[in-house]
Amino acid sequence: MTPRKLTKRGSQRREQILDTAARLFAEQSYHGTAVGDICDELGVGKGVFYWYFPSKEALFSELLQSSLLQLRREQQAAIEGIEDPVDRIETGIKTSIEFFRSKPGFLSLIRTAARYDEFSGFVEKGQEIIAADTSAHIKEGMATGSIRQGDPELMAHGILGAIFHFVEVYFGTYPETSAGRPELAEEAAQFCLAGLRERRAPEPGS
Amino acid sequence: MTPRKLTKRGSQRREQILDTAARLFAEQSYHGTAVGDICDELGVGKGVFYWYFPSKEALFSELLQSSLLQLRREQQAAIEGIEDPVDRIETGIKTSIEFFRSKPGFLSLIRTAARYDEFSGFVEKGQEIIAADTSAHIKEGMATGSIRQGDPELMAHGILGAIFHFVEVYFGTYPETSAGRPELAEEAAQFCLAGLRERRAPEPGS
Amino acid sequence: MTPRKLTKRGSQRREQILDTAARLFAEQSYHGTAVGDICDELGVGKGVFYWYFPSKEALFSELLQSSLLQLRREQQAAIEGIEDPVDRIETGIKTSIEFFRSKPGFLSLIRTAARYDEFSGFVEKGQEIIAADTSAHIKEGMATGSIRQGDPELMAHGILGAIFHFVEVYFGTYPETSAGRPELAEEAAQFCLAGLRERRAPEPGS
Amino acid sequence: MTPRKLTKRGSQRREQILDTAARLFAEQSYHGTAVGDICDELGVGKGVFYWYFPSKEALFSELLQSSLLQLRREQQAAIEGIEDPVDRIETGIKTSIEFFRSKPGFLSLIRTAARYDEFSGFVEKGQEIIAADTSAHIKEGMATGSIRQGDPELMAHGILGAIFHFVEVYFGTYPETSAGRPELAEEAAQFCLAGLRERRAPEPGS
DNA sequence: AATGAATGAGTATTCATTCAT
DNA sequence: GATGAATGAATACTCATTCAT
Repeated sequence: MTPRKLTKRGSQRREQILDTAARLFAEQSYHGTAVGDICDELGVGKGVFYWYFPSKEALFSELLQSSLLQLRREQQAAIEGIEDPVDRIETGIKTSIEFFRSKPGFLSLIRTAARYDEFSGFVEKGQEIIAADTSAHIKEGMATGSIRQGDPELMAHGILGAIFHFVEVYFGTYPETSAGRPELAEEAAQFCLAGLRERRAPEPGS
Repeated sequence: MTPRKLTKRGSQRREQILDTAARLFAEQSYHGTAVGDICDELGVGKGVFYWYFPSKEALFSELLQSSLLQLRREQQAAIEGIEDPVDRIETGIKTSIEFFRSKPGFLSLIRTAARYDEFSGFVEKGQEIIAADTSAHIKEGMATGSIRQGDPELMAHGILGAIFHFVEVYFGTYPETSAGRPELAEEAAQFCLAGLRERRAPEPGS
Repeated sequence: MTPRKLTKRGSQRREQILDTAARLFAEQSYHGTAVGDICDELGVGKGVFYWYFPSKEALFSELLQSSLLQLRREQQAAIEGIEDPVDRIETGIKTSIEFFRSKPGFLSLIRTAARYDEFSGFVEKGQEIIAADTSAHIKEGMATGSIRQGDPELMAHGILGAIFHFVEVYFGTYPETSAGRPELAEEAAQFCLAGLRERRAPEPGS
Repeated sequence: MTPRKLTKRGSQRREQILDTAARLFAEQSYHGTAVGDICDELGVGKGVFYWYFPSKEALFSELLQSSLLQLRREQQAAIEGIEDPVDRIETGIKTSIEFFRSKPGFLSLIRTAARYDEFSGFVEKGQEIIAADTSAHIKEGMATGSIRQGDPELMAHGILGAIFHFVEVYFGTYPETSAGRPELAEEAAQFCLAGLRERRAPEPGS
């Protein structure tokens, strides 16, 4: 993938480019960010970019895939050892929310990617994978009776959609806003697990 | 805003442009669609476009706002006269799903718009409005005890996020796919209203 | 091929571009001539070029193919009605020489094209065609005994090679030089037809 | 010219670069071959190239001139000791053909060079020299009556043009094709010496 | 001798917009 | 109302060359 051998200085440069690009893409979208912008920001010539990445597209793709991977990893680390499937789902939801809170720009990256044919496949696949993880927990919960019957995949996608939207609305694109709403993780989990409706109180006469 | 007075023929042209643009934006995204593409599709010169619209941006904006407006109108028409707030929410959800099923491209339009600074404000505002509608029903439900306590706006956004995502996943970008999953509206409503957890069955012995 | 409808003014512009490009390509080679150079020369913006041609490559290709076609046409017009195959060959040779004399730059165009993979196919095909014309005459001459036995195609290519080289050496790349050597057509024909060797006079004593 | 003193290992490196460059130039033309390509092929950094050659242009120029020189040397070695001028010419032609057969890429190199202003002078000069050699033989032949009267230089250039073209057509750019046409040298010599026309049969009555 | 890193001018092409007719 | 023509700034990417280590 990246056959070039890099010195320590080179690896640092590469990281710098990735970081800067991530920030600019988040702020200005993919097409709104020129390769020249990234280089200007770093105060280097344009050739530098192409020394480390074969194309703008490849850079974006790398950024995107590593983000999706990282999200999944954090989820898996967080739920490790939890037995109850409902608890696993809850923890997964909370982890995702905190993940996006701590990495402003990742959501933006994903949303941006979803808009371009070149990248939407990656996003869909990434979401599919995360949904599949959740879906497995849901199935388990159905089997043990702690989760109501239904299509597990659909439910998993419902959670995914709700979470992404929560994050977008309450954290916004820019860092500052994510500070507010400290309880979001808890509330999001509630919404997904309990839905809207009040639980029927155990009807006395029955 | 639209200062030009148009003849009947002129209005038709205007509609043609809007329709064609909507289709192309949905298929190829905003930046992927050149003004020239729209004109080529209609077999007219570029001057025509600028006769009816001051800019590409203005056209897109008009398209976007009218879509959001239309969605809201259909929702309102559908829930008119329904008394129970939970029923209103359910009907609203189902209407949205069917709306996007019947207008492939609208979701894409909205998602695209959300990516561009120029338009994201409109989208956010539009979503705020729809969420506010839902939120009002939720509040009512909380008051009557049919909906559990919580932040009504957050719940409304959860619904919005889930719906958009369902539509995206199950209807996709292209028309053909929306035929499948005929029960989506019902399932989506279930997810939003009931959440994941099994309702505690009235415990027999108690 | 060129689906665009052009006004009279447009056609003139198109010709201007073709002419200017032909000249610049001849003077500076293909890669040495930037699209911007052509536009600057005409005092127009770069967009103009792309209004009339889809790419630099397409323009060059058109130039090349029309040149080869024109050469062949002039040859055919010149030999029309000539009965003796050797006379036809001789006339063809002379016509070619005068063709290149009157169109400085055409040879350069062809030579340039031959160096680029994108175009060399066209050149080879064009040469094949012209060689095939000549080859037909040669075969006829062999049949009637006026031309010595041998591979007609090889002979035809020998003629082609000699002519191109003569033109290159004696007319050069720039117009001025083609004035000298007014007898070139005659001498070239001699070389091709008679070869080097003196016809052995029937040796008296034998 | 090559001021740097080289160790044995250094000279080998230099040769490696020359060989690789020659191959790549032949395969991809001058502008199509980047300095980086040459270095990549050898698995060395770009600094190496500039350690041995002051510029890409200088390398190409050296390659070109040594090719032309080598061709001339082989010709001279081959004709050494041959008395009859016509025989010398014939041998020269055959030697050239076999030279290009055995060194695929040399023709390509020369043709490429002819297209660039920077190098065309060298090519012309080289051709001039080879033509002058031939021309001397022709003059001698005219004096002894074995070659018909005419402009010796023009005749020499005719031979040169025919040979180059034969080689190009029958050997092509890539090695494999040069195997075919084993008789090319013989046929080419025939064409140049005898031309097309049938020799007048010794007229009986004279 | 050699390497990886950096430079920056140069190239083809696109596209929203304007304008004369 | 409509057309073809024109504009020109912007973009991704290339590559010969230089340089610090």
